[in-house]
Amino acid sequence: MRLTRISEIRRRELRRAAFEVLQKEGMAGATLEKVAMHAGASKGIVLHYFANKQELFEHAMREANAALKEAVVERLNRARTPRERLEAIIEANFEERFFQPSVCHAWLSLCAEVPREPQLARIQKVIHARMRSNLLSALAHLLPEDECEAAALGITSLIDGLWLRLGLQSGGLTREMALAQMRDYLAHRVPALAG
Amino acid sequence: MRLTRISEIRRRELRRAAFEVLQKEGMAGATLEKVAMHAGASKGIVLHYFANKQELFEHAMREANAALKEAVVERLNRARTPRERLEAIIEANFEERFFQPSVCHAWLSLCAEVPREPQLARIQKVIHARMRSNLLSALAHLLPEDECEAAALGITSLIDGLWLRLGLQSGGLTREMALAQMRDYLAHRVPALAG
DNA sequence: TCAATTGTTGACCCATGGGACAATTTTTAG
DNA sequence: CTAAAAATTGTCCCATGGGTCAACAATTGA
Repeated sequence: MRLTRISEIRRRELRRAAFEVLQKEGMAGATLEKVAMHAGASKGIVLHYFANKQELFEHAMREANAALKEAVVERLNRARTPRERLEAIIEANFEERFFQPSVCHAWLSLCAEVPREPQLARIQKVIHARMRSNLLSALAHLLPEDECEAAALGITSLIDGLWLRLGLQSGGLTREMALAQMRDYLAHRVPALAG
Repeated sequence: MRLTRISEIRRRELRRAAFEVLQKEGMAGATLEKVAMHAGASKGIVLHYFANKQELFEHAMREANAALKEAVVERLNRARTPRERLEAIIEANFEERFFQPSVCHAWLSLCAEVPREPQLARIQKVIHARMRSNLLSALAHLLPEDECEAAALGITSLIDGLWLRLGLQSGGLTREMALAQMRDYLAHRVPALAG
């Protein structure tokens, strides 16, 4: 029946604990002991389920990314028009549960490791590729073909920039301001949406 | 005469070494010994000139920021029109010597520490405030007053997003692509520049 | 029921790195 | 020229944290 059920539960708990500790402590401060304690377990158990620290945080990043992906998919499923698909992608990225300073801190810490951790780099690439593909499929119906790539890069970069700014807590950026900024961009860059 | 001349020279060497080590090793990997070695000195000397690791990297961030600021100022001094001022700000941020993956790595590592290092947070705030002020002073002549803030936030966020993307080396972003993206934004967002 | 598997713990090891410090050399100023 | 100040080094200390391991507990399935 349930193969390794406890094992899967434990692994999920630890991935989540890892991500949560990351939010407050950063990569260097996120020690195995803190993660274990945060999950209500002992340090030994962490290394029982994950080969090493890198692997643990790799899975933490995977899970956080999966949650974002699900949010996008769910909204995309409800979207009917290209315009709604575009809105779905953007609004998912700014959902309240994700667009939080502490969550951004964790992402920032992970991104900072990307240059030295090929596994994290791979995940990051997948994230960007999916975002690009989602955007292009919506933009294809709203813009001339030769403008889609530029607009897609503009949208992702803007999202990333706003996330970064939230993580740095510079200028008191709020969710509403970020969404307004995205709408401002679309209104000017994708004329088919205006009006 | 020269008060503590050697001291200033040494401090600059160490700040630069710190930033360079940061590019390759990240914050955790950038040990005092590596920084010292990179500067051709001993570990002891680092702690002779800087109270501790945080202070060293705080000064490294200050210096990197000062270089960027100088580049902006120099270009701004040559700019005659608001349009040229806008271009000056943007082009300085994408100068070849700055817009390098390794440089972005170092910035990313510093940004990731911002939430836990008030000193770094202060520097970051100054950077953003200066950028905003520079942009607003140029945009004031190109846009209706009630649109300036939005455009300024859009431009900085876009710049940050493109920098982040360069640091993550996702999608093979080049300097030219980044500049094209900025021009694309301005062309659509600031009609006074079109044509 | 009972072996085998799986989960869990805490103790231990050890490399690392930040930081203190005393000792030594070099520079500066009177 | 010389004493004070500054620069520099290498050594030492110690906390930390990643990772190993042996022992123990629980679960499972036959």
